Amino acid sequence: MATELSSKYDPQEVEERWYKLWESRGYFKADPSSNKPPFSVVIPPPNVTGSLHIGHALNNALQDVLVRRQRMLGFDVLWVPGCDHAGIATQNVVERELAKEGKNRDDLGREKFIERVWQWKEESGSTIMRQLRRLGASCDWSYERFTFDEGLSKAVQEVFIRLYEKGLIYQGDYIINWCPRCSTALSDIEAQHKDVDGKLYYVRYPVVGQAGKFVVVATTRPETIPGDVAVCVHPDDERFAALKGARLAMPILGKEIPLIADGYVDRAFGTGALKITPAHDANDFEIGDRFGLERVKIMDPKGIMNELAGPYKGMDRFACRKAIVRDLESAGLLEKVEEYKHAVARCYRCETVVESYLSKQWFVKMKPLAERALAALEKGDTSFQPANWSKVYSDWLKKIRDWCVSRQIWWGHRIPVYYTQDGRPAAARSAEEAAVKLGVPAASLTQDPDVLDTWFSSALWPFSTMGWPESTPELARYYPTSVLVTSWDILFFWVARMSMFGLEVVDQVPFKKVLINSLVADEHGQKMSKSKGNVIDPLTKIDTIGADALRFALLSVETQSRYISLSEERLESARNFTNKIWNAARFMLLNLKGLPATAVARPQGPGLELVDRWILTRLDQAIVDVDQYMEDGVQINHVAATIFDFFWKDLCDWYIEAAKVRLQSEDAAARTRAQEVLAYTLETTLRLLHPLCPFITEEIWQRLPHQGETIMLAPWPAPFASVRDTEALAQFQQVLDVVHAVREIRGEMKVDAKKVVSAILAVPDKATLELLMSQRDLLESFAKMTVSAIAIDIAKPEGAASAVAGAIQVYLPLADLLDLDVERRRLAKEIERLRGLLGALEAKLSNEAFVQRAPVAVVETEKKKIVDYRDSIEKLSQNLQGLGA
RNA sequence: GGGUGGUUAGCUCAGCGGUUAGAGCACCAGUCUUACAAACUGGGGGCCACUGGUUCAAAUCCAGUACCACCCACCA
Repeated sequence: MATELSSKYDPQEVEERWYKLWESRGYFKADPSSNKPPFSVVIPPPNVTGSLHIGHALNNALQDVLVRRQRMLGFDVLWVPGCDHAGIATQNVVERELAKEGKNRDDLGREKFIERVWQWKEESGSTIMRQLRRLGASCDWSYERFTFDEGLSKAVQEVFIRLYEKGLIYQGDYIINWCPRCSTALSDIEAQHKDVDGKLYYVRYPVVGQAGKFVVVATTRPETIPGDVAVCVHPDDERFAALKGARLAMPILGKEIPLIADGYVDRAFGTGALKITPAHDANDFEIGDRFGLERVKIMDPKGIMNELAGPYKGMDRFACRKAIVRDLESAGLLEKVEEYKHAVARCYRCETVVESYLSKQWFVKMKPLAERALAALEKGDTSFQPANWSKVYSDWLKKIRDWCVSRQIWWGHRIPVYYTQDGRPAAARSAEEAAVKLGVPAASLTQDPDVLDTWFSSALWPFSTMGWPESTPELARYYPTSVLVTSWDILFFWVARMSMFGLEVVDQVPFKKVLINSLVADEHGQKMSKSKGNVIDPLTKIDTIGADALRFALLSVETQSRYISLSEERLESARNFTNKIWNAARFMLLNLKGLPATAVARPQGPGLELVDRWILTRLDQAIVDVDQYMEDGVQINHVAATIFDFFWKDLCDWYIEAAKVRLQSEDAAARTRAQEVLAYTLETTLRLLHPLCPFITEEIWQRLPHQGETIMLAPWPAPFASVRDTEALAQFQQVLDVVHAVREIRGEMKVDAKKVVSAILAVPDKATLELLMSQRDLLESFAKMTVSAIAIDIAKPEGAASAVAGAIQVYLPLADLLDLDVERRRLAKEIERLRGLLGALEAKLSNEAFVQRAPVAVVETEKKKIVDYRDSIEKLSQNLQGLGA
C-alpha cells in the first residue's frame, strides 16, 4: 500500500486540492432526509464590510472542530454559512469609497446608492466565503445566506409586522443616542462609553430682579445652555429655599427660565443646581416632562447649532462650546472650571461623540421578550460555556430597556410602515396591503424612510436562515440549533436578541448551548489594531504556514479567558508541528511497504513487544483525554496539547525510534508487527487530529491503509475496549528511566555523541533483570551504548559514573572521560534533592494527624516512597564515597 | 458606582486539594544519528502577587489587600 510523501510539505497545494474535492463530493452537505441524529450550527455571519480577521479564524476553526467531530461521530450535520449586511458599517465603507470619488450618497440618491452597496456586497461577500473555505470550514454552502436576502428580508418584515400588531413595536419621541457623523439614531449598546478627562464648568445664572444674585450651575456641556428651559434644585435644599419660585436669566441669551425643584437632583454634586435641557439629555427630558416644560432642540442632525442657539447658529457643537465658554468668561458668568473625569459616549462604528438627541424613532418593547429569555435560561433550555457568561447575560436581560430599532440610513431593511397623507400609519407587507388596511389608494401612501437596525435581522438568523416564516423541513429538523459558537463582545448585540426573538417568534430557544470563545490579542495581550501594527492577518498566515498550522495555533491557545494572546512564536510552533507530522508520516510510509490497503486492525496478542503495548495504551489514554476535553466544557487547548504531546513525544520521540530496530530487521514477522502498530497508531491519531487539522490529516490518511473514501467520514476514534495495559506503562517507564540516566551522564560528561559507551546495569530483582534483558536492543540504541552486564547487585566498577533510575543502578565506566568533579557534583546534587524529598516525607509521616486522618492509600504510598528514597540515597552515597574525597 | 477575569520560569500559558510545580518559545552546551536543524540530546531557570484562614495536606479552597485588564451604569 503506502505511497510516499514528498520530502517537503506544501500546505497550499494540499489544502486547495482537498477542499475542492470535499466540496465537490458533497461531504459538507446536510441530509435532512437521513435517519442520523441532527447536529446544527449557524455561523455568526461576518460583516460584509471587509475580510476575515483573526477572530473569525478562531471562531470558525472552533465551529469546524465541533462540526467535523460530530460528522465523524455519525451525526447529520448542518453548518449554515453566510454574511451580515451590517447596515451602518457597510454604508460607511461605501460612503468612504464614494468620498474618494468626491461624491456623497445624496449625489447618487437612495436607489443608486443601494445599488452601489450591493455591488460592494457581491465582491466582499464572496471574498469572505472564499476565505472561510481556505480556512477549511466545512459549511454546507447550499445553505449560504445573507441577512439581506429576499427570504431573510421577508422574515424581517414579517417579524416587524407581527410585533407591531402585538403592540411590541411602537413609535415615539424620545431622547436617543444620535451619531451626528452617521446621521442616524443608535441603540443604547451602540453608544460606547469611555472615560475622558473633561471639564466641569460652573456657570452663573442671574436671578431675575435681584441684581448681583446668581444660581451657579455645574455642567460639562455649556453648549447646551441655549436649550435650557429651567434650573432644578432639590426640594429640601436649604441653600435655595429663599429662591423658591424665582426666575433666572439664561446666561448670554438672557431668556427667562424658572427655578424648579425635583428630588432627582443630587445635592452633593456640583452646586446642587442642575440645568434642564430636555431635548438634549435623557434625565432632563424626564424632568421636563414632569414639569410640562418645552423641549428646545438647538442642534440639527449633523450636530450644528440651529437658529434657537441665537448667536451660535451655524457653529459645530464643539466650536460652540468654546465660544460659549469664552463669552461666559468675558461676561463674568463663569465662576470656575474644574478638571473632571467623566464618561463620554461614542458611536461604535465611527467613534464620533454621540449626542443625546430628541427624535421620533421606532422602538421594540423589550421587557416581555426578556422575561421569556430569562425563563428559558432558568429552565436550562440554553446554557453558557464558560458558565459565568450566563450571569452577564441575565444581568443585562434583567435591566433591559426598549430597543431603538430605526436608523436614518439607506442600507438596510426598510421599515414596513406606510403613512397616509394625514399621517395615519399601518404596518404591512406591501403598499397594497397597507392601502387596504388604511382604506386609501396605495399610490397615496408613503413608506417610512428609515431602515431597521442591522441587528434586528441578525436576531432572526437561526430561523430566518432555515426558511421561516415558511414551515420548512429544515426548521423542523435543525431548529433549535445544537450550539452557538461566538465571542462575548456580541453577547448583547446578538446572542441575547436571538434568544428573545427565537422564543417570541418560533416559540423555542434558538440554540441549546452557547460556547463563548475568546477575542484574539497580540502576544502582550494588546488588542490587535491596524494603528498599533500588531495585526495578524489569517490569510497571509494561511499562505505562509498553511491553514492547519494557523488553526492549530489558535486552537492550542483558546481558553476560557476573555482574550488570548497569539504570537508569531506560537504560530511558528504550530507550523513546526504540522511539519513534524508530515515528516513522521513520511518516515512511516516509507517503512510500511507490504501492508495491505485495508484498515489495519488493532494489533494484539503475544507477538506484541513491550513498546508496542506501551504506545497502544498511550494512544488509548490520548483518545480518552481528547474525548473528555471535547465534551467536558470544550477545553480545546487541552485537546490540542494532548494530541501534540502524544504525537511528538510518545510517537515520534520514542515509538518511531524504537520501531526502527525492527523495521530494519531481517525477521519478517517482527517487521510486520512493528508496521502494523505504526499504521494503526498513525491512522487512529490522524482521525483524532482531523477536526483540528483537516487538510494534512486527510492527505496522509489517504496514503495509509484505511477504510472509506475520506477521513472526514471515517469513524471518530474510540479507545480499545479491553483493560488498560498499566503493566506496559510501568515497565516501559523503567526502560525510559534507564535511558534518561545514561543520556544525562553522557551529556554532563560531554561524551562525544558518536561514541558508543558501555554500561552496567545493577537490578534489584529477577523480574527487573528479565525486563531489561528483553529490552536490551532498545536500551542500546536509545542511549548509544552497549550493555556489558545486567545483574542483581553487581558492584560499581572503579572509575565509573553512576546514576539511579528508580530501583536500577546504572554504571558507565568512562575511564579517562570521567570528570570526577562533575560526577561528584552530579551525585551530590541528586542526593540533596532526594534528601529534601525524604525530609519532607519523614516530617509528614511523623505527624500523627496525617497518619490518622489522611486516606490509608495516601499514607501507604508515602511510606513506600520513604523506603525508595532511602534506598536511592544509600546507593548514591556509596557511589559518591567510592569516588574518594 | 456595580460586576467579571487575571496575577505561576525571561515571554505566552497549563496545572485548580495529595511528592520540593509543567509545556512551548527564549537561554546555555553538544549533535547535520539516512523522517524532520522547522530537528535531535542534555542542562540552567520559579519562596506559584501579598496577608490571614480552612485542612492531616494549599499554587490549588475561603476571606481580605495590592496591582493589571475588561464589561456594565442617565448623577449633571
